[in-house]
Amino acid sequence: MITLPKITIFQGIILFKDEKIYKLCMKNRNFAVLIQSQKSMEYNHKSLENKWQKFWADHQTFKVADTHEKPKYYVLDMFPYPSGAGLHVGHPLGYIASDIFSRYKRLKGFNVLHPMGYDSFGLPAEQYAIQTGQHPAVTTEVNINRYREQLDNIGFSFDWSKEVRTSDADYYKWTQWIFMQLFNAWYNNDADKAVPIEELVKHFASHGSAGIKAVADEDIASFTAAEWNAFSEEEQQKELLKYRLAFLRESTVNWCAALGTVLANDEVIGGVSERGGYPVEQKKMMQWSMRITAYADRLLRGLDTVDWPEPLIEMQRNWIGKSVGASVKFPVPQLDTAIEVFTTRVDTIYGVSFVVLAPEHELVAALTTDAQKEAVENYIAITKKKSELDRMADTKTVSGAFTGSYAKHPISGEAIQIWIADYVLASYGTGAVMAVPSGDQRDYVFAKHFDLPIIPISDSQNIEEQADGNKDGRYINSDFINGMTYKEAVPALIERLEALKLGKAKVNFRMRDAIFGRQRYWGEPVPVYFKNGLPYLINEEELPLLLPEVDKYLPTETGEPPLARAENWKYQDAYDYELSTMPGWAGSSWYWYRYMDPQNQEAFASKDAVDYWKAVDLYIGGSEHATGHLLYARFWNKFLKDLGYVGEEEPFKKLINQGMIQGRSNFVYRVLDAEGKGTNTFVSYGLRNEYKTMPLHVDVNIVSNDALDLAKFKDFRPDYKDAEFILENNGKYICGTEVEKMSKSKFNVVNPDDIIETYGADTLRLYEMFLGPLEQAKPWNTNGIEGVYKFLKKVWRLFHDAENNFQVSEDEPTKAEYKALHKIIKKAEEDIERFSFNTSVSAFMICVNELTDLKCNKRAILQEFVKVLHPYAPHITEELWSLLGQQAGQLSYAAYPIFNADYLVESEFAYPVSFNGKMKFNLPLALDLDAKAVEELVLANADVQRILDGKAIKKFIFVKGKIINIVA
RNA sequence: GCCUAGGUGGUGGAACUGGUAGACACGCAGGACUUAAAAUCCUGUUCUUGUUAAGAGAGUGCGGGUUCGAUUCCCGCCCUAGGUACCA
Repeated sequence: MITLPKITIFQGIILFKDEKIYKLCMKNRNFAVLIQSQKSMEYNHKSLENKWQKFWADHQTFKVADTHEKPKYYVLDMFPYPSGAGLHVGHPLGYIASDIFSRYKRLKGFNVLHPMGYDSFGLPAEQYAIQTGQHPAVTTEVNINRYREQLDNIGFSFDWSKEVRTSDADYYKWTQWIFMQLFNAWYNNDADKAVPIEELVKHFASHGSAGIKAVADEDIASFTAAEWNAFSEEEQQKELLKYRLAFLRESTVNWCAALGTVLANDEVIGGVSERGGYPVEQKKMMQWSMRITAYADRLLRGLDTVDWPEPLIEMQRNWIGKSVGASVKFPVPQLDTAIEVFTTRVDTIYGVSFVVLAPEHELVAALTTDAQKEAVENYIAITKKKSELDRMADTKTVSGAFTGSYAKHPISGEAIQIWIADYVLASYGTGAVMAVPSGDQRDYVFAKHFDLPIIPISDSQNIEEQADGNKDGRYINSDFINGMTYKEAVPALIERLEALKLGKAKVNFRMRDAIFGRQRYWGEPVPVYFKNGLPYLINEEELPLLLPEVDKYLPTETGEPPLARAENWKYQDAYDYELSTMPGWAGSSWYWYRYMDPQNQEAFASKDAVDYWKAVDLYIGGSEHATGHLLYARFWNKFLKDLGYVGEEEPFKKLINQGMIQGRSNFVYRVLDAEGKGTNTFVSYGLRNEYKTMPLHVDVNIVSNDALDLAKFKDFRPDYKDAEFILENNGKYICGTEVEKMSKSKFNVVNPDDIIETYGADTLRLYEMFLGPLEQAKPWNTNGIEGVYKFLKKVWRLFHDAENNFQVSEDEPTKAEYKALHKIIKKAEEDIERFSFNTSVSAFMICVNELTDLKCNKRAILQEFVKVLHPYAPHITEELWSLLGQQAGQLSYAAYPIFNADYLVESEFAYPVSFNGKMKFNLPLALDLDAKAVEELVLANADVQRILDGKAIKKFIFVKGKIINIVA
């Protein structure tokens, strides 16, 4: 601890008594900062921001009113998962944007709902619990408190009385309740919506299975009413399970026997588990699933009605992957069955030279001949070790095995070889494809590799080098469709296949039903128990089904999920509960409704609240959720609408994707000695090629503008204590950089707290917006933050004299001053409406530079300017607003200034420029002339005549009626 | 592999619908004020060439194309990021 030597501060200037003290100050930067804050009488962000954050909290400034007088506006953020690393600078990017928009909408007179909460169930807390034995609820609580503190420091206008946490029993009670509704519903294709299962039961009892058009499992039975009524309870339940929207189905998972658990693809790296490096294999398991495919078409159609970024819509479209084609059966007489395939190119059916099954296909074992048994089994064993992602990514290696069996071509009856190969995925379509090497490149490569026939089927095909799938020619080698075009052939073939009962037109979706069960602890328990091996819902009054206590958060020795460890955990002390929990997306698939009415004990939200707030008007979040959360949420919303609980078909009207903020890692270069061992000398980036070096991550927090703080570096790690440096010519140590994901291990996590400490929340808010377009992914750097901080100081000085006394003039503003003001009103409003916050911040800077140049301190200007800036920098503007004598804390609800175009009219005529024999003219901005008038003006201009020099004008080119080009 | 997006000075980025590329800001260089530092202010700053200057040439990942005119539109390629179904 250094004692502060006596210094004198005079008009903000520190007077040092002697050189010794000055040198001491310069040596120790913290000390210098201390002095700086002492003398900084001008813009003191710290006290000012504390003051207003406290004021807003004390006065509940942002508690949303129950008034229905104002129009409503619902601004939603994707709520965070409270991770142990705390909030990093990437999180607030979207929150700042939504806060700016919320504050803007309040100024515009809207009743704004802007809530925040936590998606607090998740894997990391469970991993941490496994390592430390701490209950995930405890660590989650700690993390949430830290998040809250960090969020509060940024000055958001959240209504915290609306907070939700998905891991609260009060909340997940309703997640479980929605699961029950899904279990109790089926999808009626006639009504094109979900309806209660009782209606199906009634229908079965009176009419049997006839006349039911449902989205259901493939293997549903046909029965009469009498048969249904004769079914045992068990048989009935088994049949109903095939219809329910939440149902049990066998699906493939990454099974790690050593860990006794299922792993996410993410947790599997190169065929082994990320933790421990144990082998992982594909295994089938009975799992809860959600029949999201029932909604495939509606999810697709809904995309036409929402105001979302086009790329995101495209991603969802492709994910759903609707394709129109045909299903075709290739009979396998020896097994008295058929291989069903889906194809979008039924017209190529005469080009089929073999059939390929996924290695997991159920018929593989039966089809494999004794001669081929070893080859097939080996192949299957290899495939089991590959994840689906690996299989899709690797298209270079051609692999497969012949089963030894043949199928019959459905029309020609020819014998066709049956192969297995891992390029066919069990989860897509029927898990089998008809291979047409002449028309499909993957089939072509496969046929070449295994020397299978390649049959040309069109007179326009060129298959010398590769497959040719064009649809332009007429068919050859194709029996009765020879000579036909594509358009003629498809219906003719479908008709023939239908007649043979070996095929039909079919729509297929790429999207699969969503697996809903997780073999984890830290999630919502599924409110189901088992009786005679069949699932039943618990009583609704018994909700919530609480997550039981367990001794360890690991699977049992027998590979059962952690919930199996709970003691005496039985329904009515008799029946086993479901042991898997719900996936992360369950809680986030409906949370925006809970915000409307978070305390409600009778319903997930009151009808009144749902009717008033309706859909989310603006939703801001990352595009990484494009095909996960955003699809599941739409699915649950549609389901809730079908049952009449909510009114909107689409939950999120407008959506903005904020880009991910990546880490910008810094490196130092350790010089290596002759043996390649690390020395204690570090060479600067620019000189590193003169030495043998090893790059090492260095904490970005001790680097500024890529220059390393040498003193802090020595303290960074004990072994750097005696580090020596080879510096650049300017005496600095410059670090290398790389863009990587933000992570603790790369020392590139930047925490907003430090920035707020040094520069304040308003600077952070402005800077995050200034960094670049909201939607663009970008690496974090603080290189430009000084400029934003300077801007705020300039704003402060507009209102203060040299002695830092508040002072504004009551005089009437000049024309130039009004012009500066109205320019920013117009620009800021335009930018905010199109979410171009970065250009807006630049415009604010230009405006303040103009006002400073004009030495403008007129109240009439500044009071309006404060309102326009307020959404971006709420603290400083609240302070200035109250200094202006306005009611404290009411700036958020003041009326947004109205732009007046009169102030922007320019009088001077623009100048002509000559270049490359062409001319360009800038005409007055707000002149609003039509093309003809502009033409006359231009021709009357002496400069134009001079440049034309007697030449005739060939063409006028008008752009926005403002700028033209003349071709002479 | 497939789907989606991006690539512009030393750096972040601007250019909104095809119309003066580099606004605004950082950094850097020089200057003013100061015994000095900080703060503040002023000037310059795409690159190459040119003694300064005037000027000339090149230039928005690479190669082509459309157009009077292309960072913007089209075709092909390279690189980077996100997603790819149990991370959230």
